[in-house]
Amino acid sequence: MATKREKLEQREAAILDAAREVFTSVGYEKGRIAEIARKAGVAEGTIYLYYKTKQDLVRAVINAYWSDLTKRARDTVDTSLPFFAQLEQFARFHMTSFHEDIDYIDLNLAMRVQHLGFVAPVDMIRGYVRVFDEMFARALDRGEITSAASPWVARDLFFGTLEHSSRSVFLDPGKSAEDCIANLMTVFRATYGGGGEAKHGALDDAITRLEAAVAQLKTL
Amino acid sequence: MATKREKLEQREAAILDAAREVFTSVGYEKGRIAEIARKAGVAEGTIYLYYKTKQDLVRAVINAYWSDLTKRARDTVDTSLPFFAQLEQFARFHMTSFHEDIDYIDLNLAMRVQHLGFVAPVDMIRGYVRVFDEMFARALDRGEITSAASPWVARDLFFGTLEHSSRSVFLDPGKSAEDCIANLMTVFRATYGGGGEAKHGALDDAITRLEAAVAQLKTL
DNA sequence: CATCATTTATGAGTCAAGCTCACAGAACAA
DNA sequence: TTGTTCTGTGAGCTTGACTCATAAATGATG
Repeated sequence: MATKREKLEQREAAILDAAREVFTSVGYEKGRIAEIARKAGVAEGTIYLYYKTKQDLVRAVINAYWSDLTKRARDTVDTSLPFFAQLEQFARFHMTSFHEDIDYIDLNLAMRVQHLGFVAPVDMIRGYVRVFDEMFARALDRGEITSAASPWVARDLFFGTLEHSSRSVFLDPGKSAEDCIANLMTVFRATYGGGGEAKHGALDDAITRLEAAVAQLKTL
Repeated sequence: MATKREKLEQREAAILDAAREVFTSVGYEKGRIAEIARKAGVAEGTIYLYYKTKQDLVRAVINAYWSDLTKRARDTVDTSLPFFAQLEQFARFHMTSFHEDIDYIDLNLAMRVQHLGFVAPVDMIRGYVRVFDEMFARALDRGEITSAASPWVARDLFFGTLEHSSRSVFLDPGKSAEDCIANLMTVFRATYGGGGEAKHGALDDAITRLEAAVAQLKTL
């Protein structure tokens, strides 16, 4: 009974592995079901017992990727550190991953088109993005940062910049990932606190001092 | 002689138009050459006289789109305005376009995958991105802004954020494009000069003034 | 205008790849 | 052991990109 279930799961995993190999190496369009079946050691028809269509299969591959990426991200970020340190860890993790897994990313990009009848694995991506959202929320809670705008704006700033930058770095090895990260950190500190905080703090202090002085003067 | 050339060009344009219609409405994969031929009023074989493959055809569609977008962007941005005003114009233009032309954008995204044997229309995109680069360079020249980092980092910040944000806004109508633009402007001012500086300057001035006043009062 | 050459158009036919289905075998229940 | 249900197979169906033999149109030449 257990053996049977295991056997089925093994088969499913074998197909998924084969699909991952094929799709990431030659892309979705050129990835052949026949090739996947051969690599998985099953008949073509068998694949359709586990995945309804080719798109279903590629969706499963992408889902698995995001799920794994999220886990690795959570392992990487040390939540006991100050916000900006966490942010830097995450940014570096994200850029490195995009660089190493460019095949997955491109695959995912190519699939992100709803018009092809493809429903993007939004849930998985959401799970990954949540790593950032939670960091940001904690920092707001602790008063480490201040933000006038909604958190989702910061999120788009973070991921949008990194995605574009990692592509730039990938296409032109003369460009440095560390520059991107450094710049992004500057941007975040300037916009949401950090460096700015210190200055604000100084200003606040000055104002408190002045108000006290004025109050005292008024009593005279 | 001229009539013949015109005729050929008209035919090519008809095919391109039909292809645009089909691809943007149902996507690349589901777009049928037969349908395009029907809409263009030519035989299927005729299409292959003008475009070698289906990918060639979709590439032409995307090229035409970026070319047009670039022209419109240049018409929109008023280069006589101060940098941050130009930037806001461009940001608004970009977000609006992405919103209206989401079909093209998705098509383009889907095609951006080199592994499918597709060579992205990089030249066209470069032409569009250059609109930003030139704005930025002029602003640096005039001393309107200061930047420690390379211009391409700022470019990725700009386009990356807008691309992600416009997608967020598209998926959730509760989110506002104006919020994104406002936030992006804040980020740019804070990072590259302008508004943020002025504000800090004004606060510093006010405090200096107040402290002087308090000091004077205290002597009374 | 007639004739030939070259360029352009056609759509029936080819081929490749995703997908189906009738049948076979394995696992399980009675 | 026997019937039932679940799982696997691959030959074949279908669809759609692409080709090619043929035809039509256009242009050049006498």
